[in-house]
Amino acid sequence: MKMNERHLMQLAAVLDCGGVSEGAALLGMTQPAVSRSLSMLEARVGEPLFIKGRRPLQPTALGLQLAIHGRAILTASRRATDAVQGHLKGTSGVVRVGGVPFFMDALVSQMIASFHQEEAEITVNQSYGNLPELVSGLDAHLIDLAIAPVGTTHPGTAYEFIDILPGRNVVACRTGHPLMRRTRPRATDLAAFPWIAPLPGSPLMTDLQMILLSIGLSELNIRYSGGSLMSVMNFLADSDALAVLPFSVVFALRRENRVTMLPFDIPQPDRSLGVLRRLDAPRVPAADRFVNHIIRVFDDLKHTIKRHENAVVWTR
Amino acid sequence: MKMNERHLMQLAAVLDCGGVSEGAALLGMTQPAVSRSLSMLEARVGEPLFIKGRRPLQPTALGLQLAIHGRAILTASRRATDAVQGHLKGTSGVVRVGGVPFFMDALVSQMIASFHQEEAEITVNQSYGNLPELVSGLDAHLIDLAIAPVGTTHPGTAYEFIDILPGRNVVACRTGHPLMRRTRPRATDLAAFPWIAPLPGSPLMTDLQMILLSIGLSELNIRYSGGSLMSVMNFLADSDALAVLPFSVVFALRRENRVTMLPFDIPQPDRSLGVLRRLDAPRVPAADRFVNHIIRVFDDLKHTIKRHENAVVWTR
DNA sequence: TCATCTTCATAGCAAATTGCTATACAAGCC
DNA sequence: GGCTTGTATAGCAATTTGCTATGAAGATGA
Repeated sequence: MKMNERHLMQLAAVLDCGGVSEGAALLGMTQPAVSRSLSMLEARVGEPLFIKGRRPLQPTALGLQLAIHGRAILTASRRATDAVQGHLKGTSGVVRVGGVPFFMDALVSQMIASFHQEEAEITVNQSYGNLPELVSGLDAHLIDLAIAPVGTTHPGTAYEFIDILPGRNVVACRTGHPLMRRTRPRATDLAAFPWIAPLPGSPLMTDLQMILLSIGLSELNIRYSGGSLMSVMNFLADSDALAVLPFSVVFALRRENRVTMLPFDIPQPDRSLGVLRRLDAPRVPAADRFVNHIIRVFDDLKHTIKRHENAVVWTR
Repeated sequence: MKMNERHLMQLAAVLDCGGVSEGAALLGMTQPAVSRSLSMLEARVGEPLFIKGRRPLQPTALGLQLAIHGRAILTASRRATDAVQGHLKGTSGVVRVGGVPFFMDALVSQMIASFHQEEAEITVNQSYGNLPELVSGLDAHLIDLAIAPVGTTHPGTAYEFIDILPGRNVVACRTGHPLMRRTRPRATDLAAFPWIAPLPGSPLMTDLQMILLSIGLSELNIRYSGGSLMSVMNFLADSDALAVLPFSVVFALRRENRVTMLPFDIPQPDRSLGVLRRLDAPRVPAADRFVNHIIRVFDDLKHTIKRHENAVVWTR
């Protein structure tokens, strides 16, 4: 007893409007077309859907029941068109964004929040990973975009990379750390304190190796590893340990006044944080909007950083 | 951006089955038919719904979204066919039954409960009324059937009346009523006690008039009126008042052992309780099933009453 | 790396459906 | 009864649907 979904919708429209002509008008059709649809539906069902010979058109129990389902179809259809409209305009949909953990936690999560203020209809799905995982996530279309530091090993021409922040690491420590009393701490001073290792696979790990090399040490006194940014921050704030962190991450967390950075120059990675996308990925306007938002906010961040540094220089 | 609901359903089926061929099979169609539907949908939307050149067919974000709505349509459609199947078999649907208050409360409500044990899918909508209201309810198709006592004034040939229980009234009183001590109370005895008047419009009201006439009294000492059966029972049980009630109602309530009937003969109405339906009403199989159930249970009730009376005769 | 297999896309055709206009019909209303 | 309103039917053109046959392209395995 499979019946035509279009007919069910028309039935619902007719019952909602209280007449064949009105229902037809609602659907942008003519009365005879709808009338015939109803006849066909009745013929298929084999039972009357309307009580014959009654002017304010009156449905039978079955007609009423079927109209319920017709209404469901009607609303689903309307929602589908809404979804397409929203998708085309980018005002609704889902954005799946992957990123390296520390940046996601310190910066992007807040940006997602501010994005949601503007675009309440868009759902953002966040996931974590380092560059290789993110790239394969893009390849498998598991994520729409990745926010990651990308350096000399650009993943390839199949990808678009939008640079949003030059890589810049600092040695972070708690506010009031013993080394902060010195105007210029030396390499040997740094080696005297315990260190926090970055997450395995993180580019910060190679950065840390480079730092070791540059200050002529074979190994550091690693006392903590594997923590998320929040864990690292907690550890850092409650100990004299040191950690290599992106400058922007430390900057973003300056309000909390728990960690700061040592005035110690370390070799900088040839890397930039940016948005990575597959060029051949299907267009997701919601993702476009999200990327635009991210770029805009990062741009603001750059200016804030600049103003902040100028201010610091002046007050020195 | 109105799109074809059938296409949306096919999209949903394809994504659920993980392939065009499988989805087509699920819908009982061929692969090319579905394939073309998807192409047409894509063309209408203007955006890809699938990621090209990828063998385990992978939908885009938009494809996924639209499939959700397609699924909704699919389930609504399935439910519609279920509704028709259920309607035809009478195993689902709604039965709207109207009836005179006392019978509904004392007998039919229990029967509806037992009916629901057998036919869990059928919803029963109960309403109250006396014969004129019930008939106009049938005329306006507000109820599918009426359970009411019908006498000489049969409503007409447009209706079907199924007799289920001959009318038989008794004078009811509480158990332990003073009059129960007498083997044969007399009319003047009855007049000495307060009476409960039936609901206005109830056939019991005319019955009461007839009783008055037969015992040669001009009026009774009416002390309570307008109550539902439960109220009447409560009043009856807690007072020495008398009431005219259908025998079957008193019989049905014998378990509670709160009221009984006086061994006093009263004129019986030329009336029968039965099921009244419009002949031209649309067929509602669920209602048929309900009526069958009612008839069956009332038949059982008749036999029970007979056995009970025989037993009473024996033990006397 | 090539042959093979599976799965999707396209072409072409017959049949069904859809939508329209014009018109007949039926129920309510004076 | 006659009028008004709203529904059903007829007939026709255009579109859509579904099919079979076949081509194309990613996946698979030696």
